[in-house]
Amino acid sequence: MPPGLKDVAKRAGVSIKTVSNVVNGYAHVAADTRARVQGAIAELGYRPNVAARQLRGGRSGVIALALPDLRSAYFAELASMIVQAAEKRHWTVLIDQTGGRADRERDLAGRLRRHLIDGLIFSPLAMAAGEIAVDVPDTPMVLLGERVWHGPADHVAVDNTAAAADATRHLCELGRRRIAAIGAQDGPVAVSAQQRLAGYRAALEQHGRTVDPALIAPAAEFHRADGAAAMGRLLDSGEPPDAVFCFNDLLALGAIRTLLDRGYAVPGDVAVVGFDDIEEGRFSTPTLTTVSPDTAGIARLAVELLAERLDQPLTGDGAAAEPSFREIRVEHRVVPRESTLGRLAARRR
Amino acid sequence: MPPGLKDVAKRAGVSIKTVSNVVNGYAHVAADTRARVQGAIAELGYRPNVAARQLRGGRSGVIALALPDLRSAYFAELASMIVQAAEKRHWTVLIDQTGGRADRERDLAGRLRRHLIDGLIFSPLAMAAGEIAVDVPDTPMVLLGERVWHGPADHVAVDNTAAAADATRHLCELGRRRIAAIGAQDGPVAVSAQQRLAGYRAALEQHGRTVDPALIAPAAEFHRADGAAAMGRLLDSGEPPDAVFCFNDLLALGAIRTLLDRGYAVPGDVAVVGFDDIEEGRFSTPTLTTVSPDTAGIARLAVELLAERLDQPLTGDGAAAEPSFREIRVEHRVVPRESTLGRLAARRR
DNA sequence: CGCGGGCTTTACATCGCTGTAAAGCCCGCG
DNA sequence: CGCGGGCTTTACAGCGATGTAAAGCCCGCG
Repeated sequence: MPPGLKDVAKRAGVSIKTVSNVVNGYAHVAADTRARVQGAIAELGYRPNVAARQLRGGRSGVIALALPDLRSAYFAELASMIVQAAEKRHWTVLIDQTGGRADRERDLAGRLRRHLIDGLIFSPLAMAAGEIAVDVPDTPMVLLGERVWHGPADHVAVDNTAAAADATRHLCELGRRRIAAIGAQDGPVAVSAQQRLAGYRAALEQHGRTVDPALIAPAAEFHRADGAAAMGRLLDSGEPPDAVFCFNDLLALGAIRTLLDRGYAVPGDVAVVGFDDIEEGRFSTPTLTTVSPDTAGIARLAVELLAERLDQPLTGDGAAAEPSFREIRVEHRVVPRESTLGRLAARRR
Repeated sequence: MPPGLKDVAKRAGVSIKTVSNVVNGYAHVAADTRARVQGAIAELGYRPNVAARQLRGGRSGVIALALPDLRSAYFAELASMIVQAAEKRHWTVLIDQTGGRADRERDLAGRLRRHLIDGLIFSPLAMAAGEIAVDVPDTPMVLLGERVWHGPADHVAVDNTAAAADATRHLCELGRRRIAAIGAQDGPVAVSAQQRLAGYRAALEQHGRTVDPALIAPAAEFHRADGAAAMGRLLDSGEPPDAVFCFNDLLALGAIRTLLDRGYAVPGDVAVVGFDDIEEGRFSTPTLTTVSPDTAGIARLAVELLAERLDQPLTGDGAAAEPSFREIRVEHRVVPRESTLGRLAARRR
């Protein structure tokens, strides 16, 4: 049984409250008392009990990060950065994979956040984020991704539409004529996919191209296998494209694999652009041109916003000052690499 | 404020203990009482407070998973599988990145596990695992990786030496003569690297080859960039190898990138084998021959072993029955792909 | 009708910690 | 010497849940 305040108090010959005061940095503690208590703490190796603190009504120092799948490199990188950002505030991050399943997203919500968690950073996929708020109206939440829902949460996201347009424009400017898109998704929840599609459309129209529905390939999920399959379908159905904008890097890498398997040159025959700038794309063959969102910025901002909400005691009252929830856009840029420029051009950089 | 037992009790017209009994499935509760309580629970949306349960001395239902870096695909995949395995037991997994830094590994140990965590699955990198046990002797722990330390913990690992030997043998059997290794590491903590190196050596000697120290390239970390740099050094220094065994897939992918950049054909000029079988290697160009450990098995076994320890009340007494800690080896196999067989051979499969 | 005994239900203390309120202490000033 | 007031320290309650022990209740049997 680990030592508690009581043990420390006995050892130092003071009351438990005094020990508590020392632990929490209360100002009016006599210097010698403080020293004695700290000595006892060190000797016994006392550590505050998180559960008790939490129960008492305070903070647990644990925030949750809910995201669809750690196996996607982008989410892994994002998680990694959020953990780092949280570390600076001495927060521990509880990572939970929702698998994109709505039931799991909801369950997670109810079970943990309610009591154990000070706040939540949530990267929803399947779930209309609104559902989550119903369960736990009091837990501060930051949503990553497009603002699909106007509830009480801050949002941090890249401008998907603009970014997708930039990527598509890059292909246009390279003189590509038949530019395909991989990653279209239906349904009210696939907001990111739809905005990337909208950006793709907008850029094409801006360049005076018509949007050919045959060049828009759906993808059930955003993994390599989906990209590979979608690319296969594009190649099988009529005239092949000479460029593809994939809605994330994994789709792009899968697509490239199919292209090379079938004897197409990348970017000679087909140029490929991805989205996310995962590390893999910097080492793949060819290296992958991609849209690089400021993921570090997303992580930092998400943690900062959460910290602000936690600092505000709580809104509480009723209808008085309705809290304003911010929507923050982070930067993005297109990073040209071999999959659109070819080897020499990319190396020259 | 979320409802507690008290609220449910009032609503159902019973005592809080009865509600508690219903929640915990205590047998001797009258059917109608049970129904009434369950009704109240449903109406109020009651959820047990994890912190209070934990405080009371019970379990929190949270286990920690400590690993070096989520950005490495292997760890991400491992984490993902452990989360899934834990889910079946209704456990929540708190993932913490140690970054391989010993101080962080130790800090994590003290701060959380002591109170909030029922058990720990630990994949140590920098830290001699023994240090961790000093802090928290009571928390059940399962270590992933080679048994570097004979303390109170179960171990689950692949047989690194045998697996590395198999990989090297695969290259020998393809007729390669100058087989290099990338990923050597010094120091008492780099146990995996050393065992993989030992397996490499053993296989070469078994095939009557001499081990050329010039063909053994160290790597500070196991990322793509390290593999790329190490490959560069191998190529720069004298006669290039005609095969490379890399101690993980990321090193291998980095090495391949360097080879292709410099105009070497893979596997034509140099065959490459990795270790881990991350998904990326199934889609890279060329696809990557690799050692595939039974990662799903590792995840499942780790959770099972932890569960067993948690079921045993506690060892407690003293010197009586010294608990036996198991060391479990999971399967592995070499998966030949294009980076050693070339395209046609791989496709034929 | 009384009583033992099983089935249900309940009161209470307790886990570790912290907010509140108040008690002790010490000082200087009138 | 007495008292106000600031600095330190303390007692106590209570966060939510559960183990313990005991109290009710109802039954059948003698």
